[in-house]
Amino acid sequence: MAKETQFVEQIANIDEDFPQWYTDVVLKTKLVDYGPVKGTMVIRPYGYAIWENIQRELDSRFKSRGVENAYFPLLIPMSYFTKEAEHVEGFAPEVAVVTHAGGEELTEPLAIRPTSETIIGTMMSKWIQSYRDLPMKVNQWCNVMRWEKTTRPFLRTSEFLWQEGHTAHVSAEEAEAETMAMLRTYQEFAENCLAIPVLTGRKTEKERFAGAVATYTMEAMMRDGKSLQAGTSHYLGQNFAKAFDIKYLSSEGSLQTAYTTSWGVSTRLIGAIIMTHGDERGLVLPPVVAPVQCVIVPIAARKPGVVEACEGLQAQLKAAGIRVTLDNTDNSPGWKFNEWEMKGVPVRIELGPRDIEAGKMLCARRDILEKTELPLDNAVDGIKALLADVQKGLLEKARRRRDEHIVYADDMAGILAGVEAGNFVKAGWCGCRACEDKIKEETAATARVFAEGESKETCAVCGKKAEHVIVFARAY
RNA sequence: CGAGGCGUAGCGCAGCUGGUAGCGCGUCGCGUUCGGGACGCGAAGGUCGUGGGUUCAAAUCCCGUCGCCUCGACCA
Repeated sequence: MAKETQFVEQIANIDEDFPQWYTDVVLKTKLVDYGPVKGTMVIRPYGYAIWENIQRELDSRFKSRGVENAYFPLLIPMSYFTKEAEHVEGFAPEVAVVTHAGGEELTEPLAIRPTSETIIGTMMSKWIQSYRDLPMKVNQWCNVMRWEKTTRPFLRTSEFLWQEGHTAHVSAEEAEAETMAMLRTYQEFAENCLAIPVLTGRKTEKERFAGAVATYTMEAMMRDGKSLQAGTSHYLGQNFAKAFDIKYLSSEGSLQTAYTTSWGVSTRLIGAIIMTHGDERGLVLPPVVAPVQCVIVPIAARKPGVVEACEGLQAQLKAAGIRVTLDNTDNSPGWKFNEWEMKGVPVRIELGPRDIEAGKMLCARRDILEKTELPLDNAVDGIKALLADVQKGLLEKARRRRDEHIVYADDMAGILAGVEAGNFVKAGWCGCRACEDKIKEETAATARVFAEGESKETCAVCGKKAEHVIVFARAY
């Protein structure tokens, strides 16, 4: 018991010190290490495996929407950025620039991409000649660099991995539809694969992507009530198409300017998983993206037949496509239980002489920490059902918690009290920047997303007629 | 960049009324164990962030400097 307590103390208390808990989980479960350059992280195999699963799930969704993968250069001439005025202004403070190469100062500095609208826009202008070339939909998986002042593993790092999709269309309607379709794809993915419920909708002007006409977001609530922007989809209108000369001949033979979109999610999603599902024992991973879905822990491994039974079970589960690990190490079972729980493995099977004799296996769920006995002779179906149950349970639990933490407010005091209690606060807003700024100043909460389809009489700040209802929250 | 805090073994920490470095966990070896971090014995591992000063003597006192963390500011 003393040991048990000690283990818990290794990871900070989740309720008392959430930031420290998060850092502990990320480092001690071997997801990442800090990199040598401030704000960078080394993603370890266990952490990267989550990313690979995210990639697999997203790629299949992109492909079904006609999006193809491609790759564009890391270095972008600085002059490309200056072509779209708002874009360069928005990104300039956080762009890292290469000034020297080959032992000489470069005639033109090169930006390390913070995002690739400029280079992809340049290429699209060459690739697109005719309306027959549209729509064009490309995506790239890559790293980007943004020199942020403060950083936190996964949530905000100087360098991070992401996917950025870029599309070009013949009309505003089609581009807007694409923007919304990708937002819905992200939402479906977040809920079904990551078990993270999200609020989706438009961002305010203040929070809009530099150079976009409109930015749409999905916002997820972390366990401490703060919001995390988990993905964005931008409608770029003709802003980039004009700046980069993306033109095509229409079916009527006239030269037209295309409409473009861009959308992306990043390794920040891994941070979202940790902060949404994690508990005092460490990680809790949704089965769809868990590197290890099921771990088999042999009990009394020296007794005859135990190792063989475990290996047989492993082979059976593996053949059924379940990501299964057999923990053959000579640690004690209790040690293994804690270790794999900390690492968030959704289902653990304990298999010992008693179970083998009875033709059963003891299965422990990570999400609700309950053990159930299942028959060994139908292990695949039993485990698959259990995994599906965990996946479903995680989403429901997260959704319940989030819904319980959405409140309404009519004035500044209400917003302040709401966000301090760890809530998303819905409040009326007149639409002016001054009121939005004032809320941030006095409550540290920002406008996360428009609450579509809801209405309020008055603005919570100035008392004038409310044009919109906004979800306010403190954010990562 | 502002305000606080912290740098001592891989990790977490103690030592700070100056006297030449210790604990827990982890690691390695041997043995006994194995249904919730099991136990015994043995071993390896540290120029105390760094530079200077005071002193016979500095992890400890003084000054500088670097790095990290939290909260602000900043953040498609």
